Amino acid sequence: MTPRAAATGDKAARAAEAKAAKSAETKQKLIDGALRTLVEQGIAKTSARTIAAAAGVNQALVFYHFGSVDELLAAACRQGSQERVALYREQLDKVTTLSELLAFGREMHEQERAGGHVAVLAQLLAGAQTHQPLAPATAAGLDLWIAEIEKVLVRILSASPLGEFADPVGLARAVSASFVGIELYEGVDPAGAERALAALDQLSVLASAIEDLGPIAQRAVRHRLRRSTRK
Amino acid sequence: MTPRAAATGDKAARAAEAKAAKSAETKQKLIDGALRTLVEQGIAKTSARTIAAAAGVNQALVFYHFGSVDELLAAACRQGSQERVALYREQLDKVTTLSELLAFGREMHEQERAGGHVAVLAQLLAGAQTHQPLAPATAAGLDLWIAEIEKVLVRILSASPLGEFADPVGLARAVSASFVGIELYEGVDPAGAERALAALDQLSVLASAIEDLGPIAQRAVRHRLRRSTRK
DNA sequence: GTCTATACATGGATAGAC
DNA sequence: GTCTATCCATGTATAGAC
Repeated sequence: MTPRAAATGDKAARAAEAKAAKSAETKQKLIDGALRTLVEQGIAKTSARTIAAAAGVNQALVFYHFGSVDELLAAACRQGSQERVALYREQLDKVTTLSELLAFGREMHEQERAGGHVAVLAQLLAGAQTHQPLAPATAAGLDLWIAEIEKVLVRILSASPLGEFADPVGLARAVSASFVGIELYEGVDPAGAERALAALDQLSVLASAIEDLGPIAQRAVRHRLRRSTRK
Repeated sequence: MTPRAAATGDKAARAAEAKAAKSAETKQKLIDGALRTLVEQGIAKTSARTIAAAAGVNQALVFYHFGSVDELLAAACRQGSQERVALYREQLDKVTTLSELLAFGREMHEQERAGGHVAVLAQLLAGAQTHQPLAPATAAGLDLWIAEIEKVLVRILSASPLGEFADPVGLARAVSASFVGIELYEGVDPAGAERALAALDQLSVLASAIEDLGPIAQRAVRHRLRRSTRK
């Protein structure tokens, strides 16, 4: 009960409040339904009808509350991404080395995959390619992930000999997009995707080896890099 | 005209032959139409009707020639991937260094992107996630790309100090899937994708620097790598 | 705020004429 | 082989009852 309704004791105010609560509840059901439908049926079969069925509400409510299916999907994408990213933010803030990041990234990927959350972004990305209205919301959802990864990369790379040659802004985008791609690949060839992830794991060993190189070897690498980028 | 028809001079045989040619032509129109529809309208709007419209033939012919929309899409995926990969095979066979591969990969990506060919795989991958019948054909299409990239990686890595720590089979899969992911990202944020690709370009400089390291520094890196992988 | 009913478009698939 | 016609399911969107 809001202070206003309590203070006035106004019956009409309390009723309005109850309605607002009900409305928020239905909206939430629809958002959850939209997320579940995207994961379970894919963008191709995601419609007002299938979402409403998953949400357990009437199909007409999609249009009443969100105006269109697209806007419901946009809202779902926003909320879904925000929730997921918030879950990992704290842990990500503690990551300090490249190999830690890669290990954590793999764990995170596994969890998201299991929960079907990467799939939401993948399906929306596929849909947005040819359906402009979905693009801004999808980009925004992906950007939440990118921003987190970027923060970590900036922190890590500035302390590494690779720092002056790598662009954390671009790499964060490359990594995020790649994870979506690998998720999609996983859907058609799980064994192949497993092998791909294992190969990346192995590469991380290489990266951390460079990080831990002795000062002389590091200088050699750094020198070599400067020479190649200058020309 | 087949030898048989020519030899017999049989009118019925010639007629049958003409029909077969017409059939093949229509099938081809449908396959081309399917590819164009996937690119221009996405998996969500790809249907027997939209494909037939793009192909300029009647909608019922999808079912007559392919049995179902899924099977038409599978055929289109197969043929499309084969054609595209064949286009690059010769050039890929000439690639001998990691930086050459990365430069070529970027060029190839640009071309495929412009022609909308990566988009076909991306849309089918998205569709296959929740629609099993599409999965085998999609995986097969992607595998054609993977196989080419794998061949090149094997060749390159065996001649590099990284060779004994990197898995070309897994990396080929990771790279292929990542390209699809970046393609999808490009659809919702072209500037971000451009930045991502630029960052990867920069990383390639790093890789080639390691390849060109002097013998002493290389030994240090190699030694360091052995130590990290052993534990 | 929510539901039922309803309109109208699009999609999958088949039968039968040509 | 191809086309027209057709059936029926699904999808978007709105109007009006409760």
